[in-house]
Amino acid sequence: MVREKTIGRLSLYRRLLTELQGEGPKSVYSHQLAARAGVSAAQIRRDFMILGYSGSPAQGYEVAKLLDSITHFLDAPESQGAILVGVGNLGRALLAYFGTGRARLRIEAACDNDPKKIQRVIHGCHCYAMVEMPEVIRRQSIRTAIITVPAPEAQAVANDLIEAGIRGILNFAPVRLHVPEGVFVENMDMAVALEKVAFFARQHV
Amino acid sequence: MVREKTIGRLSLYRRLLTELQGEGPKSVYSHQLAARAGVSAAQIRRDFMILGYSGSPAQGYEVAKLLDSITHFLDAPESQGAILVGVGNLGRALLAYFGTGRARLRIEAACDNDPKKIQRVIHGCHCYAMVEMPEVIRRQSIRTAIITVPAPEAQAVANDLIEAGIRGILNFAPVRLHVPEGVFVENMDMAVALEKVAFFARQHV
DNA sequence: TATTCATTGTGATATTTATAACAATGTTAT
DNA sequence: ATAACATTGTTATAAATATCACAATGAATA
Ligand SMILES: NC(=O)c1ccc[n+]([C@@H]2O[C@H](COP(=O)([O-])OP(=O)(O)OC[C@H]3O[C@@H](n4cnc5c(N)ncnc54)[C@H](O)[C@@H]3O)[C@@H](O)[C@H]2O)c1
Ligand SMILES: NC(=O)c1ccc[n+]([C@@H]2O[C@H](COP(=O)([O-])OP(=O)(O)OC[C@H]3O[C@@H](n4cnc5c(N)ncnc54)[C@H](O)[C@@H]3O)[C@@H](O)[C@H]2O)c1
Repeated sequence: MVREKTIGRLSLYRRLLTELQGEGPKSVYSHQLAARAGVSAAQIRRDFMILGYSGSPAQGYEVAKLLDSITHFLDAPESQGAILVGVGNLGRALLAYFGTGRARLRIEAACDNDPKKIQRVIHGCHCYAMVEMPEVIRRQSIRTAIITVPAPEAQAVANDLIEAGIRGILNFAPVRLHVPEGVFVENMDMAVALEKVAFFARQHV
Repeated sequence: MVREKTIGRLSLYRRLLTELQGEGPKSVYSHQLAARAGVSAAQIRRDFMILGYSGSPAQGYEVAKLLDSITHFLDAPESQGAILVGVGNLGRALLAYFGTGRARLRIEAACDNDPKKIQRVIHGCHCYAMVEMPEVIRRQSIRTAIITVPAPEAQAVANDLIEAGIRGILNFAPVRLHVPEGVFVENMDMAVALEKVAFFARQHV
C-alpha cells in the first residue's frame, strides 16, 4: 500500500519545503510546490493523502505543519544513522556530502579493508576495520548501509552487512545484489544512468 | 513507444553480457541473464522484443549477436561523448570512474569556474573554463552533460549547456531543473535515495 | 520417426504509477 | 448576503510497467 515513488517524492518535498521556509512563506499551494518539484499539482495532492494532514482550499498548506507531517511519516522516532563501506573516490565524496550539516540522516560510521584508511577520520567520519563492522552496527543500531566498494567485493560486503543487521542498502557498485526477503536495495547505477541520458539525448533530435 | 525503463535495463544487460562473454559462454538463456540482472526471465524476453533479434528455444541467445543488437539499438552510429561541469569532490570521482577503460561512453571534457582547476588535466580529462564550454561542445558534437556543481548554480549551468546544444543531462545537484521540451534530464538525487532506503529498511522490520 | 522437454515470443492480464475531473470548501468582491 | 473564484481531497480514468500463460520451436532421446 505504500508506493515506492511516493516515498521518494515526499523526501523531495521535505527538502523543498525546508528551503521554502527559509524564504519566508508560512503557507504554500500544491501548484507552487509542484513547480519546484517538477511534478503536477495533482501528483502532490495525491501524495499528501498518505500523510493524514489536510490543507485548506483557501490558504493551501501550512509549511510548518506539512513538514511535521512528512517527517512524522518518513522518519524513525529516534534519529537514524547509516554506515558506509568503501572509503575510495566515491565514498569520500559521499562522506563530504552527507557529513555537512544534515541532521536528518547522517553517515555515522565508515569501513574499509585498506590499513591506510582504518582508524582515521575522513570528512569527520571514523573509518573502522571490517572486523569491527558488526559491532559498530549493533552498538549504534544502524539499519541502513551505503556500498561503495569495487564491484567484485560488493556481494560479499552486502552479505556481511545483512548478517550484522542491515535492512536497507544504497548500492553504488555496478552489480545486482542478491539479498534475502525483507532487505531493501536501491541501486545507483551511474553507468546505466549516463547511457540512458545519452540515448534520450539522441531521440528528440 | 520506447519505454524508459527498458532502455536502462538494456544498458544493464549489455554490461552483464560483456562480463559473461569474458567467462566463456557463447550463448545464454533468458533465465540465466535474469538471475544476474535481478529481474524476471519474462521481463528480459519482453525487453528484447524491441531489438529485432530472436534467440532460439534450443540454444537461447547468442551472446555476441545479442550484444551487437543491443549496441546497434542503444548507441549512436558514431561514438558519443559527454561533458562534465563542476570538478569538485563528486565530479573528480566521476572523472576517475568514467575515464578508466570505458570505450563506449566517455567524459571527453570537463569545465569549472575555479581558476585553480582550469586548464589542468584531472584523471585524464582536460578542464576548460566556462567561457570555452560552448565551443568545446560544438567542436566535439557533445549532446550529453553531467552536472556536479553546487545546487544554486545548477539551473544557470543547465541553461548554458542547453544553449550550447546539450540535449541530455545527468543531474547530481539536489535541484529539479527546468528545461525546454526535448531536453532529457535524469536526476541522481542521493539524499532522496538514502532517505528512501532508510524508510524501507524500517518497513520489513 | 515420434516423443519429450526446456525455451522462446507474444498476447492477455495484473499491478503500479500518473493524470484528469469535479464536488466541496471557504475566501474575496460585489 | 450572494455570486465568483481558486484550491483542496478524492474518485475515476489513463498510461506505463511488470507478470502470467501458452502455443510454437527445435534439439535430444527413445
Ligand atoms: N568513482 C565514481 O564516481 C563511481 C561512480 C559510479 C560507481 N562507482 C562504483 O563505486 C564503487 C567504488 O568506486 P570508487 O571509484 O570509489 O573506487 P575506489 O577504488 O576508489 O574505492 C574503493 C574502496 O573500497 C575499499 N575496499 C575494497 N575492497 C573492500 C572490501 N572487501 N571491504 C571493504 N572495503 C573494501 C578500497 O580500500 C577502497 O578504499 C565501485 O564499485 C565503482 O564501480 C564509482
Ligand atoms: N559529493 C557528493 O558525494 C555528492 C552527492 C550527492 C550530490 N552531490 C551534489 O553534487 C554537486 C557537487 O557536489 P561536490 O561535493 O562535488 O561539491 P564541490 O563543492 O566539491 O564541487 C563543486 C564544483 O563546482 C564548481 N563550480 C561552482 N560553481 C560553478 C559554476 N557556476 N560553473 C562551473 N563550475 C562551478 C566548483 O568550483 C567546484 O569545483 C552538489 O550540487 C552536491 O549537492 C554531491
